[in-house]
This record gives sequence, structure tokens and C-alpha cells, in this order.
Amino acid sequence: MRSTKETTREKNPSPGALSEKSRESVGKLLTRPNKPRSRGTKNNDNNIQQYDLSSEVGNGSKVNGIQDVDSRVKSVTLEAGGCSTDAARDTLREEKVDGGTLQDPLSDSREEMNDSDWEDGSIPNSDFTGNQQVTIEFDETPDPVKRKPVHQATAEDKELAEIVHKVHLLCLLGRGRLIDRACDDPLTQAALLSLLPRHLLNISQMTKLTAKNLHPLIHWFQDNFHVRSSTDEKRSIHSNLAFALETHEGTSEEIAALSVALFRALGLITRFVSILDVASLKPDGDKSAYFSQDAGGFIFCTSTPMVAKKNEASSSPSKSFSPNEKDSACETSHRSSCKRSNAESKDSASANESSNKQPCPLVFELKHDSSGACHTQISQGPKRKGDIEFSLQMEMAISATAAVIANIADGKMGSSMGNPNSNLPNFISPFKRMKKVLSEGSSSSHGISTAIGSRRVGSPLYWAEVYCSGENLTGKWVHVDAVNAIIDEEEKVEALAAACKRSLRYVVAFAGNGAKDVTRRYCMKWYKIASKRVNSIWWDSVLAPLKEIESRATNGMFHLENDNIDASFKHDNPKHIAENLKAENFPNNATLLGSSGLEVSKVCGVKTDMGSSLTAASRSSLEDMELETRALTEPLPTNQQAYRTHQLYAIEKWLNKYQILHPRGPILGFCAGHAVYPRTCVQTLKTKERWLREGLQVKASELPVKELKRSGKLQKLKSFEDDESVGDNSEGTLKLYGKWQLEPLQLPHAVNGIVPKNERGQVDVWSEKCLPPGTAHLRLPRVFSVAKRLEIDYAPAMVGFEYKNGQSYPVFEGIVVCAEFKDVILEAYREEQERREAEEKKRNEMQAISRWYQLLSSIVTQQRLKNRYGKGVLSHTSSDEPTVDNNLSLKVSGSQDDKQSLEFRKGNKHKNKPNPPSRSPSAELEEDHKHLFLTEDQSFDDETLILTKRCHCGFSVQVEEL
DNA sequence: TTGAGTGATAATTCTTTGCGTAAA
DNA sequence: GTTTACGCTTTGAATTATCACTCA
Repeated sequence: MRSTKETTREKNPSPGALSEKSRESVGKLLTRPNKPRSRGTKNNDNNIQQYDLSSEVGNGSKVNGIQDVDSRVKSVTLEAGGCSTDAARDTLREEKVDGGTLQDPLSDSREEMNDSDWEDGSIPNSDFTGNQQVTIEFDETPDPVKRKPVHQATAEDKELAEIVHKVHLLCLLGRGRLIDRACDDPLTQAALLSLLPRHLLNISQMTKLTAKNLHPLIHWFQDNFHVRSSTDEKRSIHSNLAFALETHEGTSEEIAALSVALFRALGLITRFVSILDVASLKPDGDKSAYFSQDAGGFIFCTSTPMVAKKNEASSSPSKSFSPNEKDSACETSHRSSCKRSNAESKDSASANESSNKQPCPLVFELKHDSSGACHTQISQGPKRKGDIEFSLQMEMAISATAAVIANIADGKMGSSMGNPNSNLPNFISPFKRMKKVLSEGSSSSHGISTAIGSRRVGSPLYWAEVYCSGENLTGKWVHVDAVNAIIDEEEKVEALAAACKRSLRYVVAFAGNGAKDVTRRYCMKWYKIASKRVNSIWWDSVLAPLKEIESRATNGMFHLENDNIDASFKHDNPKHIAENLKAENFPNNATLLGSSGLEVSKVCGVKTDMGSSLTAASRSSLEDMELETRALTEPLPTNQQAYRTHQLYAIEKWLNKYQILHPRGPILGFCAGHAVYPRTCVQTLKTKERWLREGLQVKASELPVKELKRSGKLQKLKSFEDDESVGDNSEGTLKLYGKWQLEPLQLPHAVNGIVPKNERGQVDVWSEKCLPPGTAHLRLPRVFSVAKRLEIDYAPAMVGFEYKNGQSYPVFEGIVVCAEFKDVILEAYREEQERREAEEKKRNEMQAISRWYQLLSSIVTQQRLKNRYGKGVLSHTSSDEPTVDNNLSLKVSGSQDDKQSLEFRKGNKHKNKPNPPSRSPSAELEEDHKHLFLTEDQSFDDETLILTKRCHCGFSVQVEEL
């Protein structure tokens, strides 16, 4: 609480007022607003809050500490609410008297206390006693418009959000692939074909398919299949598709999938396309969309779904986790009312049924009655501002769309004659309908955009892409939204999604179990979504294998002539199955498609390979080119802010201080009077020193293109240095140069084995380019000692800086020497290293021997003690010892020094004689036994020069002969 | 409704060239 | 006595990014 002034004032000081706990609690309470960092705190709270801690409260500490705190919390709340101090005190008194009334607030407060982290607080006045009044005065006057407390996301929040985003993306990718695979189901395809009227089967015979040819098919499909909210039953995708096929109703996802299956059954090269409506990349990024109503404390009861429940309320792919989610506007409303009341939830079932036939909120006009039923549902229960607003807007939208329908019926909307759909008098795409509705009037348009948009429903989420070889010269992927009966209107998808407040961040096309990002095709304003997408390197790496599969699959999906059809394939093809199902003759000369391109290739074998791969490469690369072209020819944004981080364009206004336009042109256009330049004209400037690090130096004749004023701190430092030295204070500016003013770094050569050094006697090795010619950088520890020993000139290599204690210290790594000495030094270093290692090894061995000796000595001592003092015990336990007693073999090896030291410890002064057996374990076992090392029992190893002496008791000693 | 402008805050960038002490 | 390795102690100003809010 930076902008607040805390004062504590004594009031009625009486002994034994507040307990220690109370004091702490008040301190905590005072410090608590600091806990969540909030912006605009100064406007957040009331101007003056008084904490009146009455004697009753003080006495209350006898009950328990928590009650005290709770009471004070309540007191604060009351004060904040404008109640008088006395009133608050009265309330507190009542609470104290009536234990029952205290219970509820208590439990709430207690929960709150448990959930929050309390900080230790301190009360400035050390004489703080119970009957005191704590007054917090805020400097600022109360703001009539309260600023919302804003919690700025921390780095941790952002990281978490990114992880969630990525995981969600992967899940949705998986979901898309599942749906795509389900679309290849021969049985589903066959069933769809069996339903198709004969005249529509001709489409499969067209060699040059165009988007126009698809209209009758889409029309038939839309007439026969409707979107509805799914049941709560959780079934597999295949079962859901089968059910949708049977009932001719399904979720938008299922209907879109069926359309894809139908197209594939007809032999059309088709992809299943989905908007991956993932959780936001930024923390609370979806808040604006989901927390549209400022519900305050009722935020968890709001009818607007929250992020975590996102998939419940929208028809987004996120519902993929539970495919049976409901996705119509009415359903959403119903669901929201369900949240408010369980009873309502049961009642609304019927309303849900009635609203089941809502294909899309954009075609509400067709289902006016059911919408009304839905609205009735909404109107029930405790209404809040958002619900009422939604209801009103829905009503307006419905009435407006009904008017449009009436107009259509009356033939007033004859404009459809001029559009590509003119051959379909009854066909009006929902987008057009919406456009018409929007043009009807401000009220109705507002109703549509806000009511539907705020609920994020009606957005196109799934559609198909059909490859039309007759489009353009090279063929084209045509957008076909069978759910909303929209064909070849890819440029409108973004607007349609935006109208439903759904951002078009990822659009992915699935085919043959692969996937390809086709967002560029549908997104006209890339700059708006670029920052909302995950790191492109990660995304590309995820998609790379899928893209390859998809490419192979769609390239494999080509028309097969009759004579190519293998008999075995014929058995599997959906048409064949359809023949059985339909009992009608299917045109034999129609083209076919297998369950996937890959499978077709497999089945059809060699015949298809050559031609398809050629087509494939070109088709895939052509599409890549198309998407790339779109990326490079994005229209100029109309708002200035977009140019700050735009990948293609820039305006001078938004360049940072280290950037400049060079060359200044060409001017691509203007935005609010500012010239727009290509981003490629933006050059980064650096100081001479910085360029030096990259192995570049400024040309002799070049002047700085920009001069920046040095920062205050640096300037102060600089001026201090200048005063001490030369007194030249000309370095008040930072001189910046562009890349075009540079040339490769030319450092002085190493001459006569002397390394050219800087003024500090070292070489700054930012990179290999910074090394003076004729020198080499040896990044080895302690290599300088070698160079020093060999008396070779060298310079410490400074490779960077590290920060410690607020200061920067240079980091050195190895040395820089003349190249001709490199090998000599390395050789010497290697020898030095070997010597060092040998010493290390020797030291380790010595240590090991010493420890072994200590161990054996301790065992021997233990054994001797046992023999002497615990014979009874020994007789019982001696069987445990034989491995130690009889098999011990002390090997003495190593250098003479080692041996000497060992022997010294053993107390043996005779180097060439074996150890006296008195300390050996077996000797200790048999007190009277003396080891006898007979010559015939000795063995000598010529290689190791070790003589092994053995006693008949089993004891042996190895001795190195000198 | 959209976008420019502004203010507040968090995050990031930039700065830049030991010293004392203990162990070897 | 000399050399070498290691830890000290958590900078701070400037800039940029982001967000919320107001206003046109």
C-alpha cells in the first residue's frame, strides 16, 4: 500500500484491551492488501477506513483468536461500506452476544483465512492496546469510477499458461486426427453413399471439379443433416458418427465429419479442417471472453463459462475431451441456468430437446419456437445483469432474423440471384443471412453480434477442404462448410469467427492421419493472431512429421480410372458396400477413394506411384507457395499499434532507439499519415564496441548515423573518469552505427611470438572473429602455467562478464598464444596433465592402501580381543570369521616410498622381510601359531616382481622385491 | 465499436574489467 | 611464502512490453 499513510491513534486506552494475537491480526489485516500486487491500488479502496476495535472485541479474544480476526474483518467491511464506526461496533457487539449469527460469517472468513497467505504485519505504535482505533488514511480522493484491481501475470503464470496452451494444442491435434480417421471409415462412407440421390453421384465423375459443382451436394447435405446438441452419453467417435448418420443429427463436429466422409466416399480429395480453439497462451487471456460479466463475488456462478469449463459451453474443439458436450446457444443458456439451479437443470431437459434441432445460432430464424423455449429457460431463476441482457439480445436477434426469413419468403431478398448460389434459390449461407440481419438495423445487429458473440457460439469450427482441380489453373483447396452451407468463402471465416469472439489462431487440416497448418488461408490479419500463437519453431517441429504424412495422403488421393481398380480393392471400397446397402446400381465409372490416400496407394500399388508423386509434390508445394504468398502479401494494417511488431511492415514512429530506416523506402502506403515501410528497411544500430564483439569494425570514414544521450549513471561515471584523466567531456553521447557502415575486423598481427594485447594486457575473445591473426585461443584450465613454464608469451582470454554483488566482473577462459606455439603448449599441457593424473592416481592408491591397512588392523584387534576376553562368545561366532581369518592376503605394492610408509605403519623395519606374523589374523586365532614361510611355498611373479610367501595355515604375504 | 493516447507496472536489457580468504 | 581457487551477495537504471482505461 505504497500510497497510503498509516496512523494509529489511541482511543480509550484501557488496560487489558487487545490481546497480542489481536494486534498481530490487525497488522496482518493492514498488510494484506499488499499481497496480490494490484494496479491502481490507490483508487481501489475507500479513502478512509477505520478499524474500531472496541472493548467487546478485545474481550472476544477470550473466545478465540480467529473470532477476533473475523470480527475485525467484518468491521472493516462495514466501514468500507459506509457504515459508521458505532454501527460497526454495534454489529460486532451483536455478533458477540449472538453466537449463532457469528457462525456463518465465521466459517466464511475462516475459509478465507485458510486459503490466503497471511503476512506478518507490524503496528507502528508499540503501545498499541485493545481499545484503539486504527485509521488508514489514503492520500487520494475517492475515484467515482473504481478501477478494477488488476493482477498482472508473473513469469510463472506465463510459463504455466504456455504449457497449458501447448498441451491443449497437442490434445486438439490428436482429436483432429481421430475425427479424420473416423471419416475414412468405409462403412460410414458407404452408408452415406447409399443415402445420396443418384444424380448427385455424378460429381465423382467430374474431371475438372469446381466449387460451383459442390453446391447441389452441400445443399442436399444441409437438408438432410442437422446440428443438434449431443446427448450426455459418452461414446466413441465412431459410435457418435454412426448415431449421427442414423438420426441425421449430430454435433457440428460430427456433421462436419460426415460431410468429409461423404466427400471422400465420392472420391473427392478432402481434408477435415478444424479451428483449434486452444486455451490462451497468456495467463487469463480468455478472461475477456469468458468473464464478460463483472460478476464480482459471483464470478464462479456466472452463466458465462470459465476457462476451465470452456469446453462445456462452446462448440469448440476443446470439447473434444468430452465429445458429447452441447454446443448450441440454447444449450449454453440452458447449461448456464443449470449452474444456477439443479432443479432448473432437470426442467430444462425438455427445452433442450426442443432446441436440439438448432443447426447453428446463425440460423435461429428457422427454429423460432424452440428458441423461444430456450429463452423461457433463461428467464427463469435469479437473473443477473448479464443474463437479462443476453435474453433481451437473443429476443431481438430472433425477431430480427425472423424478419429476414419473412423477407426471404416474400421474395424481397432477390439479391441472391446475382451470387454464385443463384442456381439455388433456397440456399443462403448463414454468413449472408447474418450480413443481411446486420444490415436490417442497429438494434438487431447489435443483438446478433453481442448476444451470440458473447456466448462464443455459432462460430465455424469444423469444415472440409475439397481439392478442386477445376479451380484456377493448378487446382485449389476449396473451403466447404457443410454445417453452415458455405462454399469457397475462406476469406469470410475469420470475420465469422470474430463475430463470435473466437480468434482464428490455429486452423489445421487433417487428412490421412496427418495434419497441416492452413491458418494463413483463413486469416487475413495475421498480425492480430501472431502474438497469440505459440513459438513457431516449436509448432513447426510438432507439425513437421504430420505435415509430411498429410502431404503424402492428400497426394495419394487421386482419381482412379476404372481399369485401375483392383478386384481386391473393390471388395473394400465403400461403393461396393453401398451397393449392397442400397440395392441400387451404382455407376461403375465413378472415381473411387480408399479409406485414406495411403491405403489407396498401398492397394493400387505401382501403378499409382509415379504419377501421384509428381502431382503430389507439385500440389503440396503449390499450396505451400500459396500460403507463403498470402503471408508476404498481407494487407497493410489500419491501426498504428499493429506496426510495432508487424513482421512485414513498419512505421518510423514505432521504431525503438536502436533502430533506423535504411534505406528510407520504398513507401508501401500510409497509416494515419505515417509512411509505411517494409520491415526489411529497419536496421539495428550498435555502438562500435558492440559491433566489435561480432567481429566487425566501423569503416574509417563513417560517421555515426544516430547519437543517443548517455544514461545519467553512465554519464556521471564517464565525466568522473574524464575529470580525473584528460578532462575531455565529449563522450556524453552514444554513437551508433549501422551494418552498412562496417567492415570485417582488422586486428594487429602477432609478430615474433608476441600476442597483441589490449590496454589491460589481455585479449577480449567475444568470438573467434575477435582473435588477432596468427593467434590461437586455448580454452584449458591452468594452461597459463604451462605457457609460463615454457616462457611463451600469452594473454589471458576474457570471454565475457558475469554479475556479482551488483558489479560486473570479467570472465577469463584459457589463454591466447601465437599459433606457432599452440602445439608445443598443448603437448606440454598433455604431459603435465598426465603427470597430474598419475600423481592423483598414486595419491588415491596410497589412500586406499592406508585405509585397507586400517581396516585389517581393526579386524585383527577385534579378533584378538575376542579371543582373549570372550572365548565363549567366540566359540559360538568363530564360524562367521573364516573369510577374514584365513583368506586375507595383504598385497604390498607400489613405489618404494609407498611401501616404506606402509611398512612403517606396520612397524616393520625390515623392508625385504615379510611382516611379523604376530599381527596377522590367523596368528591371532591361534595364539601359539607362528607363521612359517617355506621356500617351496613361495611364488615369484616375474612381471610384477612380487614374491608371494605362504604359510601352511593359509596366510600369505606378497612382497615386492627391491 | 475501434483505435489512439496515456499511465502504471512487470519484465527485460544493459551495464561492464575484484577482492579477500583459505587451501594447496 | 607464493599461487590458486572460490565465494562474496543478491545492482539498478533504462527500456520495452503489456494491460487497463479514457476519449474521440
